[in-house]
Amino acid sequence: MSEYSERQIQIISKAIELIAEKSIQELTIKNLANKLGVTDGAIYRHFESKAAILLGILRMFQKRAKENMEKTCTSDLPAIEKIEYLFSNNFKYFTEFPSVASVVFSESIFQNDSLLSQEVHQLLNMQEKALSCAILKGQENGEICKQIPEKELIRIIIGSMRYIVTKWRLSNYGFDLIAEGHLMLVSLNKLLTPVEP
Amino acid sequence: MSEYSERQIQIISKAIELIAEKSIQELTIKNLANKLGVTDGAIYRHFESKAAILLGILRMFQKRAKENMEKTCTSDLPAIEKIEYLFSNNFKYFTEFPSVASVVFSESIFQNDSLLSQEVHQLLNMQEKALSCAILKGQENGEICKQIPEKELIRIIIGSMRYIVTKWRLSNYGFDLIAEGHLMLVSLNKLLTPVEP
Amino acid sequence: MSEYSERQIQIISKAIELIAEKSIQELTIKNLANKLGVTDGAIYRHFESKAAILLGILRMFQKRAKENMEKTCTSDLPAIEKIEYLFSNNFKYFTEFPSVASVVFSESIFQNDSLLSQEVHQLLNMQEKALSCAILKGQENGEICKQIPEKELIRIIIGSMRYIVTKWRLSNYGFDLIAEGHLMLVSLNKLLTPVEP
Amino acid sequence: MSEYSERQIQIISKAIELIAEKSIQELTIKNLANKLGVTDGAIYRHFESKAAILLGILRMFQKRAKENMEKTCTSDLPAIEKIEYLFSNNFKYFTEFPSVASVVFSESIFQNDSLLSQEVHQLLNMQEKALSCAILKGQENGEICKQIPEKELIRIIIGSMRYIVTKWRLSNYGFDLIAEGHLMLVSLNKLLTPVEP
DNA sequence: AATGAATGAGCGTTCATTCAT
DNA sequence: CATGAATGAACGCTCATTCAT
Repeated sequence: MSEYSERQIQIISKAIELIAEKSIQELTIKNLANKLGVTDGAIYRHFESKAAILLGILRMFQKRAKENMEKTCTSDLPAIEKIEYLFSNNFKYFTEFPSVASVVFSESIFQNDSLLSQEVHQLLNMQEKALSCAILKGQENGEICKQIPEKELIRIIIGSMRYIVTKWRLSNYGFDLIAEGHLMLVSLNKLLTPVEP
Repeated sequence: MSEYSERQIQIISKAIELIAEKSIQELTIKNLANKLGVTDGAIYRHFESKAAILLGILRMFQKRAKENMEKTCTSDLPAIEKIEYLFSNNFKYFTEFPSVASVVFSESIFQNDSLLSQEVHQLLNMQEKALSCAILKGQENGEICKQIPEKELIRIIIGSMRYIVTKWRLSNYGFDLIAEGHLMLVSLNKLLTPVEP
Repeated sequence: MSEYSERQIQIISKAIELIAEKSIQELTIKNLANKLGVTDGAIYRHFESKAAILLGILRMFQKRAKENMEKTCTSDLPAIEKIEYLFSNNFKYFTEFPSVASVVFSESIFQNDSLLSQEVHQLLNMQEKALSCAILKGQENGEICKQIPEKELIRIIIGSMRYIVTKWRLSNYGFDLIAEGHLMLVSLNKLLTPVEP
Repeated sequence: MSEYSERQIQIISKAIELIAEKSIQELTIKNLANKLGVTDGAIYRHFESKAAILLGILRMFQKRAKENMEKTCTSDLPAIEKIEYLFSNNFKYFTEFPSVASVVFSESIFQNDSLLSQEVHQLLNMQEKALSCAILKGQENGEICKQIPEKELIRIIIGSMRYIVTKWRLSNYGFDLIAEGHLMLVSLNKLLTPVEP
């Protein structure tokens, strides 16, 4: 749908860099223009507002996440592996672009902008839906225990995954997100696997 | 320790109200002063900076959370109930003062203020420690399964709890946090209880 | 004339201390009240404005300077010694209360307050008059050369003295004002003494 | 080196005007913006802070003073004339832009800003150095008496010159600075010339 | 005599945005 | 397509001063 021009993608990339280097509060039009080597006004040739740039970051992540979800969901992998893929992909992305995590986790900052907060919302919903599809199938074929309602399982899994990212961000990216995420999934796996009688 | 005067508590309360009604971005000194029916400067008789007010909100929650944790940890309740108490109390508090959740979950906004972010950090650590004490005892006397390392269990539980609060906030407080939180804990309980052979 | 109560003198003293420790910009009513161990409002029992306090500092110095001038001028000392006394006394005072020098040399800060700037003006005039009396007598009885008009001599002497104080202040009171001042006077003395044919 | 754009020079000029008309305390960003016919923020396109504007005033004077000093010092003029040039130039500049004198003599106001106070400091040092070079040569070839150490001579001359400027400022520019300055130098000249035996 | 609360005017500064060139 | 100048609204904060208690 909403395609971005080359220049727009450059701007989004620099915005991501800027947030990564400093913080999301440092993402001002002026700082961004400096980083791009142009003046403030120039940016408005390509984006109609600052919010549109943030939206761009969100949408780029969203696009990738969507592709990943679709590929994973339509695959024939066992449920557990699907779940693993669903998150490991995000962890990889966040490790490469930590600031994207800042943006994706910035619900509180976007509260004022309905478009942005809606987008974050949607992202979460997509994730829940993808997870749901994996869990339901897993429960059907006995890979995942049935005693816990699917809705709760989703919350447990996403909650755990998000919390790892939060801790990682608060630790200033001080540990290996991919590795710790994997460990977490292994543990979750143990909990979710039905007990052999 | 750091006691607050009556007026300071009034200001903190109004700040909480203001955040609840609008958003944390609306918490400006001017808005707060208006809400209090005074002029900007008057606030600075009682707090030396805006950050100090935010800190006040945090500390009020912290104080209550600490008391709750201590009471719960030193009790003789079964581990599962301890965990339940640990969180149900927060859910009650958030339900009463939803904006406190906004502040407590505002890590990203505080990134710039070391004192504030440190305080949020500390809050999380306290919570982890309290949970840890409950889990370890629970694992000792067989209430909680030992196959998952305690560290992972903590992440799963806190992550799940935080995610419920996040969803609740994003839904504009559209569901009963206490009830849903309870359900979540019941599910977690099932997962954590060791399987009878 | 304008007598100061004991409490007023206390306040003036603390104001002097405050300026000495920090700078004249740090002399705010709040800071001063803190130093006195009272609240802001209390100060207004004793002074009707902040300017009145500054005026107090000026007047205290003025009073002492006046006494010194009168004593010196009416004495029978040789002109050169009179000049020496005129300034060495100030140097001693400044060494004891460096911040008084800050205030006495704050013409630029007082520009807005006519009463204060007038007071500084008057101080300078008094000094010129005292010096004038010494010089004229000195020229009469051949102690001081007559080839330079008295007015110029005054400017040279006061200018030199003031410049030493300025350098002393800019050096953060890094040298012995009394000693350097004395040396300066010795040199001036050499210049002013008429040449023996 | 640090060049100023045309607009920056306009702003500096208006700042100088503003100080001249009112006082240095009236130099606020708002007042300056009004005088320029723009809004506050516009100024920050051209200067990053108010201090930078003050620095601009200082540097403009400094630049001119430096050129004057260099030209004078490297010339073959007799020492006395060198000294005359050194100061008459400043007197001319101050007469044209009286407020520059306000700024150059504002050590006390700049006490808080290390960059500014350092700049004023440096200005004084430059002046002393230039004077020193003239005096030393003058003493060598017998133009200036040797009985007074160079350091004291510097203090006497600069002190006298500064005092004239101070009196001129306090008199609200009520006399001809250039003429009085010249007279002063003539008198100093008489004092400094060695006596023919 | 002092407190504690508040006022009101002001200050330097930031920032998303607009627009003529 | 970009620049450079400007806007306007906001923001956190300071400070001399007032006044009821």
